Amino acid sequence: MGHHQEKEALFDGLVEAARALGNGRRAELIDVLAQGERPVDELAAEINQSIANTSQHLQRLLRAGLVCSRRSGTRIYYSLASPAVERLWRALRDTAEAHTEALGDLVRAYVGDRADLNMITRDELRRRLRQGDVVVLDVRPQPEYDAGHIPGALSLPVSDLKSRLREVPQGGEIVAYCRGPYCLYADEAVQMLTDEGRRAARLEEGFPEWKAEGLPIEHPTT
Amino acid sequence: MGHHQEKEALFDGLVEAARALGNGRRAELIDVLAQGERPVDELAAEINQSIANTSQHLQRLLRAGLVCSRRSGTRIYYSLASPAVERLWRALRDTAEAHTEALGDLVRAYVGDRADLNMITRDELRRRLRQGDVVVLDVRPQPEYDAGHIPGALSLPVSDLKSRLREVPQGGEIVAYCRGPYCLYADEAVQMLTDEGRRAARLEEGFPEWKAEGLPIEHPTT
DNA sequence: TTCTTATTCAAGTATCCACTTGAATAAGAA
DNA sequence: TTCTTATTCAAGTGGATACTTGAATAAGAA
Repeated sequence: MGHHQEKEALFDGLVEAARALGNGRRAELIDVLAQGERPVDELAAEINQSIANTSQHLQRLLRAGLVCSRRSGTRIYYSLASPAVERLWRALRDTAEAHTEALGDLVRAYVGDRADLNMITRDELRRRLRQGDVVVLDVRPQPEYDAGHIPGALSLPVSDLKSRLREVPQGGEIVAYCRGPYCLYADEAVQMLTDEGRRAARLEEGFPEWKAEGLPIEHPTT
Repeated sequence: MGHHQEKEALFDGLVEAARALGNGRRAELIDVLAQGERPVDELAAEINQSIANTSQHLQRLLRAGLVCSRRSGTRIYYSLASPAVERLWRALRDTAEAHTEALGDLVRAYVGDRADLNMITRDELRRRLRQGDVVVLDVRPQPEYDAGHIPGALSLPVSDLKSRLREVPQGGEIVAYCRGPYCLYADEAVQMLTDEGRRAARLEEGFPEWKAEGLPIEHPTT
Protein backbone atom coordinates (compact mmCIF):
# COMPACT_ATOMS: atom_id res chain seq x y z
CA MET A 1 0.00 0.00 0.00
CA GLY A 2 0.89 3.64 -0.38
CA HIS A 3 3.31 4.20 -3.20
CA HIS A 4 3.79 7.41 -5.14
CA GLN A 5 1.60 6.47 -8.03
CA GLU A 6 -1.46 5.79 -5.88
CA LYS A 7 -0.85 8.91 -3.81
CA GLU A 8 -0.68 11.05 -6.93
CA ALA A 9 -3.84 9.45 -8.30
CA LEU A 10 -5.65 10.07 -5.00
CA PHE A 11 -4.75 13.74 -4.84
CA ASP A 12 -5.49 14.15 -8.53
CA GLY A 13 -8.92 12.75 -7.74
CA LEU A 14 -9.40 14.98 -4.71
CA VAL A 15 -8.83 18.12 -6.76
CA GLU A 16 -11.29 17.20 -9.51
CA ALA A 17 -13.98 19.23 -7.75
CA ALA A 18 -11.63 22.21 -7.56
CA ARG A 19 -10.84 21.97 -11.26
CA ALA A 20 -14.54 21.83 -12.02
CA LEU A 21 -15.06 24.97 -9.91
CA GLY A 22 -11.98 26.56 -11.43
CA ASN A 23 -13.72 28.44 -14.18
CA GLY A 24 -15.64 31.69 -13.85
CA ARG A 25 -18.56 30.55 -15.98
CA ARG A 26 -18.95 27.31 -14.03
CA ALA A 27 -18.78 29.25 -10.77
CA GLU A 28 -21.60 31.44 -12.06
CA LEU A 29 -23.56 28.28 -12.80
CA ILE A 30 -23.00 27.00 -9.26
CA ASP A 31 -24.07 30.36 -7.87
CA VAL A 32 -27.33 30.23 -9.85
CA LEU A 33 -27.93 26.54 -9.10
CA ALA A 34 -27.58 27.33 -5.39
CA GLN A 35 -30.98 28.99 -5.81
CA GLY A 36 -32.56 25.78 -7.11
CA GLU A 37 -32.75 23.55 -10.19
CA ARG A 38 -32.87 25.10 -13.67
CA PRO A 39 -32.98 23.88 -17.27
CA VAL A 40 -29.99 24.30 -19.59
CA ASP A 41 -31.33 27.13 -21.74
CA GLU A 42 -32.16 29.29 -18.72
CA LEU A 43 -28.73 28.65 -17.26
CA ALA A 44 -27.12 29.62 -20.56
CA ALA A 45 -29.02 32.89 -20.50
CA GLU A 46 -28.02 33.53 -16.89
CA ILE A 47 -24.31 33.23 -17.63
CA ASN A 48 -24.46 34.83 -21.09
CA GLN A 49 -22.98 31.89 -22.94
CA SER A 50 -24.05 29.73 -25.84
CA ILE A 51 -26.20 26.72 -25.06
CA ALA A 52 -23.57 24.33 -26.40
CA ASN A 53 -20.89 25.86 -24.23
CA THR A 54 -23.16 25.89 -21.17
CA SER A 55 -24.06 22.26 -21.78
CA GLN A 56 -20.41 21.31 -21.83
CA HIS A 57 -19.73 23.23 -18.63
CA LEU A 58 -22.65 21.45 -16.98
CA GLN A 59 -21.32 18.10 -18.05
CA ARG A 60 -17.96 18.94 -16.56
CA LEU A 61 -19.69 19.76 -13.27
CA LEU A 62 -21.68 16.54 -13.61
CA ARG A 63 -18.57 14.43 -14.10
CA ALA A 64 -17.03 16.06 -11.03
CA GLY A 65 -20.13 15.17 -9.04
CA LEU A 66 -20.98 18.75 -8.17
CA VAL A 67 -24.38 18.76 -9.87
CA CYS A 68 -26.97 16.25 -10.92
CA SER A 69 -29.56 16.29 -13.69
CA ARG A 70 -33.03 14.94 -14.29
CA ARG A 71 -35.12 14.87 -17.41
CA SER A 72 -38.65 16.22 -17.29
CA GLY A 73 -40.40 15.95 -20.66
CA THR A 74 -38.33 17.77 -23.21
CA ARG A 75 -36.06 19.62 -20.79
CA ILE A 76 -33.18 18.60 -18.57
CA TYR A 77 -32.98 20.21 -15.16
CA TYR A 78 -29.67 20.61 -13.36
CA SER A 79 -29.26 21.09 -9.60
CA LEU A 80 -26.52 21.03 -6.99
CA ALA A 81 -25.58 17.51 -5.94
CA SER A 82 -25.71 18.37 -2.22
CA PRO A 83 -25.24 21.05 0.44
CA ALA A 84 -21.54 20.11 0.53
CA VAL A 85 -21.19 21.83 -2.83
CA GLU A 86 -22.65 25.03 -1.44
CA ARG A 87 -20.23 24.83 1.47
CA LEU A 88 -17.34 24.41 -0.95
CA TRP A 89 -18.47 27.39 -3.01
CA ARG A 90 -18.79 29.49 0.15
CA ALA A 91 -15.35 28.39 1.42
CA LEU A 92 -13.90 29.36 -1.94
CA ARG A 93 -15.50 32.82 -1.80
CA ASP A 94 -14.28 33.32 1.76
CA THR A 95 -10.73 32.37 0.85
CA ALA A 96 -10.74 34.57 -2.23
CA GLU A 97 -12.07 37.58 -0.34
CA ALA A 98 -9.62 37.09 2.49
CA HIS A 99 -6.48 36.69 0.44
CA THR A 100 -6.37 38.13 -3.00
CA GLU A 101 -6.07 41.87 -2.66
CA ALA A 102 -6.95 42.24 -6.32
CA LEU A 103 -10.37 40.83 -5.59
CA GLY A 104 -11.44 43.93 -3.72
CA ASP A 105 -11.06 45.92 -6.92
CA LEU A 106 -13.04 43.34 -8.89
CA VAL A 107 -15.85 43.42 -6.34
CA ARG A 108 -15.93 47.21 -6.37
CA ALA A 109 -15.90 47.23 -10.18
CA TYR A 110 -18.95 44.99 -10.27
CA VAL A 111 -21.06 45.77 -7.22
CA GLY A 112 -19.88 49.34 -6.67
CA ASP A 113 -19.68 50.83 -3.21
CA ARG A 114 -22.17 49.46 -0.74
CA ALA A 115 -21.16 51.85 2.04
CA ASP A 116 -24.26 53.98 1.51
CA LEU A 117 -26.55 50.99 0.93
CA ASN A 118 -29.07 50.25 3.63
CA MET A 119 -28.20 46.68 4.66
CA ILE A 120 -29.70 44.54 7.41
CA THR A 121 -28.56 41.24 8.90
CA ARG A 122 -30.48 37.97 8.93
CA ASP A 123 -30.92 38.26 12.69
CA GLU A 124 -32.37 41.74 12.32
CA LEU A 125 -34.77 40.55 9.61
CA ARG A 126 -35.98 37.69 11.79
CA ARG A 127 -36.69 40.14 14.61
CA ARG A 128 -38.59 42.43 12.28
CA LEU A 129 -40.53 39.48 10.83
CA ARG A 130 -41.65 38.52 14.34
CA GLN A 131 -42.78 42.11 14.92
CA GLY A 132 -44.50 42.00 11.54
CA ASP A 133 -43.65 45.56 10.50
CA VAL A 134 -41.71 44.63 7.38
CA VAL A 135 -42.40 43.69 3.76
CA VAL A 136 -39.97 41.10 2.38
CA LEU A 137 -39.34 41.19 -1.35
CA ASP A 138 -37.76 38.33 -3.30
CA VAL A 139 -36.32 40.06 -6.35
CA ARG A 140 -34.76 37.01 -7.98
CA PRO A 141 -36.21 35.54 -11.20
CA GLN A 142 -39.54 33.77 -10.69
CA PRO A 143 -38.26 30.15 -10.97
CA GLU A 144 -35.85 30.74 -8.12
CA TYR A 145 -38.65 32.03 -5.90
CA ASP A 146 -40.71 28.99 -6.85
CA ALA A 147 -37.87 26.68 -5.80
CA GLY A 148 -37.92 28.11 -2.27
CA HIS A 149 -38.00 31.49 -0.53
CA ILE A 150 -38.17 33.25 2.82
CA PRO A 151 -41.62 32.70 4.40
CA GLY A 152 -44.03 35.51 3.58
CA ALA A 153 -41.81 37.01 0.90
CA LEU A 154 -43.43 38.46 -2.20
CA SER A 155 -41.97 37.49 -5.57
CA LEU A 156 -41.12 40.57 -7.60
CA PRO A 157 -38.18 40.04 -9.97
CA VAL A 158 -36.10 43.19 -10.50
CA SER A 159 -36.79 42.96 -14.21
CA ASP A 160 -40.49 43.56 -13.44
CA LEU A 161 -40.08 45.91 -10.50
CA LYS A 162 -40.40 49.18 -12.40
CA SER A 163 -43.73 48.19 -13.97
CA ARG A 164 -45.12 46.51 -10.86
CA LEU A 165 -44.10 49.07 -8.26
CA ARG A 166 -47.74 49.56 -7.15
CA GLU A 167 -47.86 45.93 -6.01
CA VAL A 168 -45.45 46.66 -3.16
CA PRO A 169 -47.56 47.12 -0.01
CA GLN A 170 -47.47 50.61 1.50
CA GLY A 171 -46.56 51.20 5.11
CA GLY A 172 -43.77 49.04 6.50
CA GLU A 173 -40.14 49.17 5.56
CA ILE A 174 -39.17 46.97 2.63
CA VAL A 175 -36.38 44.37 2.76
CA ALA A 176 -35.22 43.02 -0.58
CA TYR A 177 -33.06 39.93 -0.98
CA CYS A 178 -31.52 38.04 -3.88
CA ARG A 179 -28.92 35.37 -4.62
CA GLY A 180 -26.01 36.34 -2.46
CA PRO A 181 -23.18 38.78 -1.89
CA TYR A 182 -22.27 39.03 -5.59
CA CYS A 183 -25.81 39.52 -6.83
CA LEU A 184 -26.97 43.04 -7.65
CA TYR A 185 -30.70 42.44 -7.92
CA ALA A 186 -31.48 43.51 -4.36
CA ASP A 187 -29.14 46.50 -4.65
CA GLU A 188 -31.00 47.67 -7.73
CA ALA A 189 -34.36 47.07 -6.08
CA VAL A 190 -33.41 49.09 -2.99
CA GLN A 191 -32.16 51.89 -5.22
CA MET A 192 -35.38 51.94 -7.24
CA LEU A 193 -37.60 51.83 -4.15
CA THR A 194 -35.61 54.54 -2.39
CA ASP A 195 -35.93 56.73 -5.49
CA GLU A 196 -39.69 56.27 -5.18
CA GLY A 197 -39.53 57.58 -1.65
CA ARG A 198 -39.97 54.21 0.02
CA ARG A 199 -37.89 53.00 2.96
CA ALA A 200 -35.95 49.98 1.73
CA ALA A 201 -32.97 47.86 2.80
CA ARG A 202 -30.99 44.94 1.40
CA LEU A 203 -30.67 41.69 3.29
CA GLU A 204 -27.02 40.74 3.80
CA GLU A 205 -25.91 38.02 1.39
CA GLY A 206 -28.88 36.06 -0.02
CA PHE A 207 -31.31 33.19 0.10
CA PRO A 208 -28.77 30.31 0.04
CA GLU A 209 -27.04 31.73 3.11
CA TRP A 210 -30.42 32.09 4.87
CA LYS A 211 -31.19 28.47 4.05
CA ALA A 212 -27.71 27.29 5.02
CA GLU A 213 -28.21 28.76 8.49
CA GLY A 214 -31.22 26.52 8.92
CA LEU A 215 -33.66 29.42 9.00
CA PRO A 216 -37.24 28.67 7.96
CA ILE A 217 -38.03 28.54 4.27
CA GLU A 218 -41.25 28.22 2.35
CA HIS A 219 -42.39 26.01 -0.52
CA PRO A 220 -39.38 23.93 -1.49
CA THR A 221 -41.62 22.54 -4.28
CA THR A 222 -42.49 19.39 -2.34
CA MET B 1 -22.34 49.31 -12.41
CA GLY B 2 -22.78 45.60 -13.03
CA HIS B 3 -22.28 44.73 -16.68
CA HIS B 4 -21.25 41.37 -18.08
CA GLN B 5 -17.60 42.16 -18.37
CA GLU B 6 -17.20 43.09 -14.70
CA LYS B 7 -19.27 40.12 -13.60
CA GLU B 8 -17.10 37.74 -15.60
CA ALA B 9 -13.95 39.35 -14.23
CA LEU B 10 -15.27 39.03 -10.66
CA PHE B 11 -16.11 35.36 -10.98
CA ASP B 12 -12.85 34.70 -12.80
CA GLY B 13 -11.15 36.27 -9.79
CA LEU B 14 -13.19 34.29 -7.29
CA VAL B 15 -12.14 30.98 -8.83
CA GLU B 16 -8.43 31.78 -8.85
CA ALA B 17 -8.04 29.97 -5.53
CA ALA B 18 -9.84 26.93 -6.96
CA ARG B 19 -7.57 26.88 -9.99
CA ALA B 20 -4.55 27.09 -7.70
CA LEU B 21 -5.89 24.14 -5.71
CA GLY B 22 -6.83 22.34 -8.90
CA ASN B 23 -3.67 20.31 -9.27
CA GLY B 24 -2.78 17.18 -7.36
CA ARG B 25 0.78 18.25 -6.65
CA ARG B 26 -0.32 21.64 -5.31
CA ALA B 27 -2.95 19.94 -3.16
CA GLU B 28 -0.19 17.77 -1.70
CA LEU B 29 1.75 20.94 -0.96
CA ILE B 30 -1.23 22.45 0.84
CA ASP B 31 -1.67 19.24 2.81
CA VAL B 32 1.95 19.35 3.96
CA LEU B 33 1.90 23.10 4.63
CA ALA B 34 -1.15 22.57 6.85
CA GLN B 35 1.35 21.00 9.28
CA GLY B 36 3.48 24.16 9.36
CA GLU B 37 5.99 26.16 7.32
CA ARG B 38 8.65 24.39 5.26
CA PRO B 39 11.47 25.35 2.89
CA VAL B 40 11.23 24.65 -0.84
CA ASP B 41 13.63 21.73 -1.01
CA GLU B 42 11.84 19.82 1.74
CA LEU B 43 8.51 20.43 0.06
CA ALA B 44 9.91 19.18 -3.24
CA ALA B 45 11.01 15.98 -1.52
CA GLU B 46 7.60 15.58 0.13
CA ILE B 47 5.73 15.69 -3.18
CA ASN B 48 8.40 13.85 -5.20
CA GLN B 49 8.90 16.59 -7.74
CA SER B 50 11.88 18.56 -8.99
CA ILE B 51 12.76 21.71 -7.08
CA ALA B 52 12.13 23.90 -10.13
CA ASN B 53 8.69 22.44 -10.60
CA THR B 54 7.87 22.71 -6.90
CA SER B 55 9.04 26.31 -6.88
CA GLN B 56 6.70 27.12 -9.75
CA HIS B 57 3.79 25.42 -8.02
CA LEU B 58 4.53 27.41 -4.87
CA GLN B 59 4.56 30.62 -6.83
CA ARG B 60 1.22 29.77 -8.32
CA LEU B 61 -0.15 29.27 -4.81
CA LEU B 62 1.52 32.51 -3.77
CA ARG B 63 -0.10 34.47 -6.59
CA ALA B 64 -3.48 33.01 -5.62
CA GLY B 65 -2.92 34.16 -2.05
CA LEU B 66 -3.12 30.67 -0.58
CA VAL B 67 0.40 30.66 0.87
CA CYS B 68 2.97 33.19 1.94
CA SER B 69 6.76 33.02 2.09
CA ARG B 70 9.51 34.46 4.23
CA ARG B 71 13.23 34.39 3.73
CA SER B 72 15.44 33.19 6.58
CA GLY B 73 19.10 33.26 5.66
CA THR B 74 19.61 31.21 2.57
CA ARG B 75 16.24 29.44 2.59
CA ILE B 76 12.72 30.52 1.80
CA TYR B 77 9.98 29.14 4.01
CA TYR B 78 6.44 28.76 2.71
CA SER B 79 3.34 28.54 4.89
CA LEU B 80 -0.43 28.69 4.53
CA ALA B 81 -1.73 32.23 4.25
CA SER B 82 -4.47 31.66 6.84
CA PRO B 83 -6.86 29.16 8.43
CA ALA B 84 -9.33 29.98 5.64
CA VAL B 85 -7.09 28.00 3.29
CA GLU B 86 -7.28 24.98 5.56
CA ARG B 87 -11.05 25.31 5.63
CA LEU B 88 -11.13 25.44 1.83
CA TRP B 89 -8.95 22.37 1.55
CA ARG B 90 -11.17 20.52 4.03
CA ALA B 91 -14.34 21.59 2.18
CA LEU B 92 -12.82 20.30 -1.04
CA ARG B 93 -11.98 16.95 0.51
CA ASP B 94 -15.47 16.65 1.96
CA THR B 95 -17.09 17.41 -1.37
CA ALA B 96 -14.85 15.00 -3.22
CA GLU B 97 -15.49 12.18 -0.76
CA ALA B 98 -19.22 12.78 -0.80
CA HIS B 99 -19.72 12.90 -4.52
CA THR B 100 -17.25 11.19 -6.75
CA GLU B 101 -17.81 7.48 -6.47
CA ALA B 102 -14.49 6.89 -8.19
CA LEU B 103 -12.74 8.48 -5.23
CA GLY B 104 -13.56 5.56 -2.98
CA ASP B 105 -11.44 3.32 -5.21
CA LEU B 106 -8.58 5.83 -5.19
CA VAL B 107 -8.65 6.04 -1.41
CA ARG B 108 -8.69 2.26 -1.08
CA ALA B 109 -5.84 1.95 -3.59
CA TYR B 110 -3.70 4.31 -1.54
CA VAL B 111 -4.61 3.83 2.13
CA GLY B 112 -5.91 0.27 1.84
CA ASP B 113 -8.68 -0.99 4.11
CA ARG B 114 -8.86 0.65 7.50
CA ALA B 115 -11.67 -1.58 8.72
CA ASP B 116 -9.30 -3.61 10.87
CA LEU B 117 -7.28 -0.60 11.98
CA ASN B 118 -7.64 0.44 15.60
CA MET B 119 -8.88 4.03 15.35
CA ILE B 120 -9.90 6.43 18.12
CA THR B 121 -11.67 9.78 17.99
CA ARG B 122 -10.33 13.11 19.19
CA ASP B 123 -12.88 13.12 22.02
CA GLU B 124 -11.75 9.68 23.15
CA LEU B 125 -8.09 10.75 23.07
CA ARG B 126 -8.86 13.80 25.19
CA ARG B 127 -10.58 11.61 27.78
CA ARG B 128 -7.64 9.23 27.83
CA LEU B 129 -5.20 12.14 28.12
CA ARG B 130 -7.05 13.40 31.20
CA GLN B 131 -6.86 9.90 32.70
CA GLY B 132 -3.18 9.81 31.77
CA ASP B 133 -3.05 6.18 30.72
CA VAL B 134 -1.97 6.80 27.15
CA VAL B 135 1.22 7.49 25.22
CA VAL B 136 0.75 9.88 22.29
CA LEU B 137 3.13 9.48 19.38
CA ASP B 138 3.64 12.14 16.71
CA VAL B 139 4.96 10.14 13.77
CA ARG B 140 5.25 13.01 11.30
CA PRO B 141 8.67 14.28 10.18
CA GLN B 142 10.51 16.20 12.86
CA PRO B 143 10.01 19.74 11.46
CA GLU B 144 6.25 19.27 11.54
CA TYR B 145 6.37 18.25 15.20
CA ASP B 146 8.54 21.29 15.90
CA ALA B 147 5.95 23.56 14.28
CA GLY B 148 3.30 22.40 16.73
CA HIS B 149 1.92 19.16 18.19
CA ILE B 150 -0.53 17.65 20.64
CA PRO B 151 0.57 18.44 24.24
CA GLY B 152 2.68 15.69 25.72
CA ALA B 153 3.18 13.90 22.41
CA LEU B 154 6.56 12.30 21.71
CA SER B 155 8.15 12.97 18.34
CA LEU B 156 9.03 9.71 16.60
CA PRO B 157 8.89 9.98 12.80
CA VAL B 158 7.84 6.70 11.13
CA SER B 159 11.10 6.70 9.21
CA ASP B 160 12.93 6.31 12.54
CA LEU B 161 10.37 4.17 14.34
CA LYS B 162 11.92 0.80 13.59
CA SER B 163 15.31 1.79 14.98
CA ARG B 164 13.94 3.74 17.94
CA LEU B 165 11.23 1.35 19.08
CA ARG B 166 12.77 1.09 22.54
CA GLU B 167 12.09 4.78 23.13
CA VAL B 168 8.36 4.17 23.23
CA PRO B 169 7.35 4.03 26.91
CA GLN B 170 6.04 0.68 28.10
CA GLY B 171 2.73 0.28 29.81
CA GLY B 172 -0.11 2.41 28.46
CA GLU B 173 -1.79 2.07 25.11
CA ILE B 174 -0.14 4.02 22.30
CA VAL B 175 -1.99 6.50 20.10
CA ALA B 176 -0.21 7.57 16.92
CA TYR B 177 -1.24 10.53 14.81
CA CYS B 178 -0.02 12.15 11.62
CA ARG B 179 -1.09 14.65 8.97
CA GLY B 180 -4.65 13.74 8.27
CA PRO B 181 -7.02 11.24 6.68
CA TYR B 182 -4.83 10.70 3.59
CA CYS B 183 -1.60 10.26 5.49
CA LEU B 184 -0.32 6.73 6.08
CA TYR B 185 2.36 7.45 8.69
CA ALA B 186 0.16 6.65 11.68
CA ASP B 187 -1.25 3.57 9.93
CA GLU B 188 2.27 2.26 9.43
CA ALA B 189 3.24 3.08 12.99
CA VAL B 190 0.24 1.27 14.44
CA GLN B 191 1.02 -1.74 12.26
CA MET B 192 4.64 -1.79 13.38
CA LEU B 193 3.79 -1.39 17.05
CA THR B 194 1.08 -4.03 16.90
CA ASP B 195 3.55 -6.42 15.29
CA GLU B 196 5.80 -5.79 18.30
CA GLY B 197 3.00 -6.86 20.58
CA ARG B 198 2.13 -3.34 21.75
CA ARG B 199 -1.42 -2.03 22.01
CA ALA B 200 -1.67 0.82 19.51
CA ALA B 201 -4.37 2.91 17.81
CA ARG B 202 -4.53 5.63 15.19
CA LEU B 203 -6.07 9.01 15.93
CA GLU B 204 -8.84 9.84 13.45
CA GLU B 205 -7.66 12.33 10.85
CA GLY B 206 -4.61 14.29 11.99
CA PHE B 207 -3.00 17.25 13.68
CA PRO B 208 -4.54 20.02 11.52
CA GLU B 209 -8.03 18.78 12.35
CA TRP B 210 -7.15 18.67 16.06
CA LYS B 211 -5.90 22.23 15.83
CA ALA B 212 -8.90 23.37 13.76
CA GLU B 213 -11.22 22.16 16.51
CA GLY B 214 -9.51 24.55 18.89
CA LEU B 215 -8.04 21.76 20.99
CA PRO B 216 -4.88 22.54 22.97
CA ILE B 217 -1.58 22.45 21.11
CA GLU B 218 1.99 22.75 22.26
CA HIS B 219 4.93 24.79 21.04
CA PRO B 220 3.68 26.73 18.03
CA THR B 221 7.27 28.02 17.74
CA THR B 222 6.50 31.33 19.38
C1' DT C 1 -45.10 9.81 -39.89
C1' DT C 2 -43.03 14.70 -39.98
C1' DC C 3 -41.96 18.87 -37.53
C1' DT C 4 -40.35 21.30 -33.52
C1' DT C 5 -37.66 22.09 -29.57
C1' DA C 6 -34.07 21.14 -26.04
C1' DT C 7 -29.89 19.24 -25.51
C1' DT C 8 -25.70 16.90 -26.66
C1' DC C 9 -21.92 15.56 -29.68
C1' DA C 10 -17.87 16.33 -32.75
C1' DA C 11 -14.40 18.91 -34.91
C1' DG C 12 -11.44 22.93 -35.02
C1' DT C 13 -8.53 26.71 -32.94
C1' DA C 14 -6.14 29.60 -29.82
C1' DT C 15 -4.71 29.61 -25.27
C1' DC C 16 -3.11 27.81 -21.00
C1' DC C 17 -0.70 24.34 -18.09
C1' DA C 18 2.74 20.86 -16.12
C1' DC C 19 6.94 19.41 -16.35
C1' DT C 20 11.88 19.39 -18.12
C1' DT C 21 16.40 21.38 -18.76
C1' DG C 22 19.84 24.62 -18.09
C1' DA C 23 21.03 29.28 -16.86
C1' DA C 24 20.59 33.23 -13.58
C1' DT C 25 20.13 35.31 -8.75
C1' DA C 26 21.12 36.08 -4.22
C1' DA C 27 22.49 35.11 0.50
C1' DG C 28 26.11 33.22 3.27
C1' DA C 29 30.75 31.02 4.01
C1' DA C 30 35.63 30.91 3.18
C1' DT D 1 36.75 38.44 -3.62
C1' DT D 2 35.37 33.44 -4.94
C1' DC D 3 32.73 29.36 -3.85
C1' DT D 4 28.60 27.12 -2.31
C1' DT D 5 23.85 26.44 -1.72
C1' DA D 6 18.85 27.49 -2.22
C1' DT D 7 15.77 29.26 -5.17
C1' DT D 8 13.95 31.37 -9.22
C1' DC D 9 13.80 32.37 -14.14
C1' DA D 10 13.37 31.25 -19.16
C1' DA D 11 12.63 28.45 -23.02
C1' DG D 12 10.64 24.36 -24.98
C1' DT D 13 7.19 20.46 -25.51
C1' DG D 14 3.07 17.63 -25.20
C1' DG D 15 -1.32 17.75 -23.53
C1' DA D 16 -5.58 19.91 -21.62
C1' DT D 17 -9.16 23.66 -21.88
C1' DA D 18 -12.71 27.20 -23.48
C1' DC D 19 -15.30 28.54 -26.86
C1' DT D 20 -17.25 28.27 -31.75
C1' DT D 21 -19.80 26.13 -35.43
C1' DG D 22 -22.67 22.82 -37.35
C1' DA D 23 -24.54 18.24 -37.10
C1' DA D 24 -26.87 14.54 -34.36
C1' DT D 25 -30.25 12.83 -30.71
C1' DA D 26 -34.35 12.38 -28.48
C1' DA D 27 -38.78 13.69 -26.53
C1' DG D 28 -43.20 15.69 -27.66
C1' DA D 29 -46.70 17.84 -30.83
C1' DA D 30 -49.26 17.73 -35.10
